[in-house]
Amino acid sequence: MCSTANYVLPLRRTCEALAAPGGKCGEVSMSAGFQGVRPHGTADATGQDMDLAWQELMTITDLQGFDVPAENSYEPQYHSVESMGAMAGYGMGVRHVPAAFELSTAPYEEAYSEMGQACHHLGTTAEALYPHITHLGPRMLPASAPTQLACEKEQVKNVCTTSRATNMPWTAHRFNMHHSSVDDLESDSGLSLGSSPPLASPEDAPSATTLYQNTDVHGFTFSNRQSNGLHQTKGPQSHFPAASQPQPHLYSYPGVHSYPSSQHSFSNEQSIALTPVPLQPHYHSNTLNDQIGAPEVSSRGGPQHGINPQLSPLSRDERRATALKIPFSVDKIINLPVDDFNELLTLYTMSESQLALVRDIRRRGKNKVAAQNCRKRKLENIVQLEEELDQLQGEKEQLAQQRLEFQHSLAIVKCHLTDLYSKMFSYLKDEHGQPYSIDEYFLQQTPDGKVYLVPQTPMSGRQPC
DNA sequence: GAAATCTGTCATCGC
DNA sequence: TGGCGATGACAGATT
Repeated sequence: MCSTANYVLPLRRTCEALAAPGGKCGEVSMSAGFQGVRPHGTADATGQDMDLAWQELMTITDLQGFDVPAENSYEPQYHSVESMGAMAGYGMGVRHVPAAFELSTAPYEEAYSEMGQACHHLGTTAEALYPHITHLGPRMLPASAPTQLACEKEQVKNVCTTSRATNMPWTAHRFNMHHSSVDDLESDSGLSLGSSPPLASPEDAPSATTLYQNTDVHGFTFSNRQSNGLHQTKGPQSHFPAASQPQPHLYSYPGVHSYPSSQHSFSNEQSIALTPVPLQPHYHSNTLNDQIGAPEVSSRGGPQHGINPQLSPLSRDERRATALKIPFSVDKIINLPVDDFNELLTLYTMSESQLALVRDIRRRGKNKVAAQNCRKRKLENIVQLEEELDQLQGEKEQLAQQRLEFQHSLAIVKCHLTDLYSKMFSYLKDEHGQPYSIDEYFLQQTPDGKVYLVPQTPMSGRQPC
């Protein structure tokens, strides 16, 4: 410490007020022959005391190199997206509907037919449609995905002889519902106003246009809010009015006359048979009770809180798929790996509008999930950043407190230094036994460790009192 | 009725 | 080159 070159004792000017009261500026009478620099502690009796005081002084000045304790380095605890993504439920939790909703159906009874109710009871929501998406990526489908495809192939090969009424009631309902809900397709375009819908979209296809023109079927008008839970205990079949009971040609929608038939002989019966088998109970549940807890999602936009989930209509894409007689489920369209999806497409001969719709559904479905994930991540990031902000603010306050403490300690040390400095001067006497003025001299240490008493001169940078 | 929020969709970019 | 995920922007629905 004392080896510091040309160490000039500091604090003299800053702590003058704290200098030893005994210090008498200008009272040191220097002899004319004084050459200015002389080693201290010459023949003075107080030489040893001075050394001790100097050592003490130097020891204390070391304290000025305050070694501020290293703060706990802040290491942001970033969590990988993957870990976040692993969270279950990914924003698609099932909403529980108060039981009261089950009976609050009066407003809907007048507007919608029993058939529509049944159909919509059996409808799905986005969350009911894609719950597994929250846990499995498109490429992480369970083994059921190929199985589904194999099943699909099997279905193509073998005309399903399963009773539609018993095994596929929801399917029949859906097709029948579509008789009455084609207006949804129009009113619920889902396309941003002002934005051009994809030209390839079936919505623009002539056939689709024809479909959408039929908004009032069997004397009933449907909208997204249809149905109620009053008839949930009825069997699916019972929801069909006589005029809309499953007919041999379920695709014979009123107003639909130009549907292109496929080489797979998309007879209406077969189409129904090919419509997704109940691979996903939550989605294809045959019992309405199974769907009571299923949340509903409006065809576009926020949740329809306060509406009985059973009132949920089919999703827009489902309705479109139904309208264009897509022979497989929206689930498959969205969730199958691309290879399986393409293979699935090859199993059927579909019109351009059908293919366009299928690809639109797939794109929208995937993008919907991606958007949900994106928003989830965004919210999690916000929460994480807020936590980091709180932590940093806490650290800032802690550092500010430490700063105050160090400043206080530094002031104490400075005062101590000033006292010692003055004390050292009090030991220095000239040849006449007079003390040197602290304002006319200062102590300076050379690299060799010697301390000299240097007179104040303008060149020395020291200013007299 | 306005504002906030939620959610689906589109456009775009990068891989 | 097409598919796909991510994301900003927009708009409708809902609160």
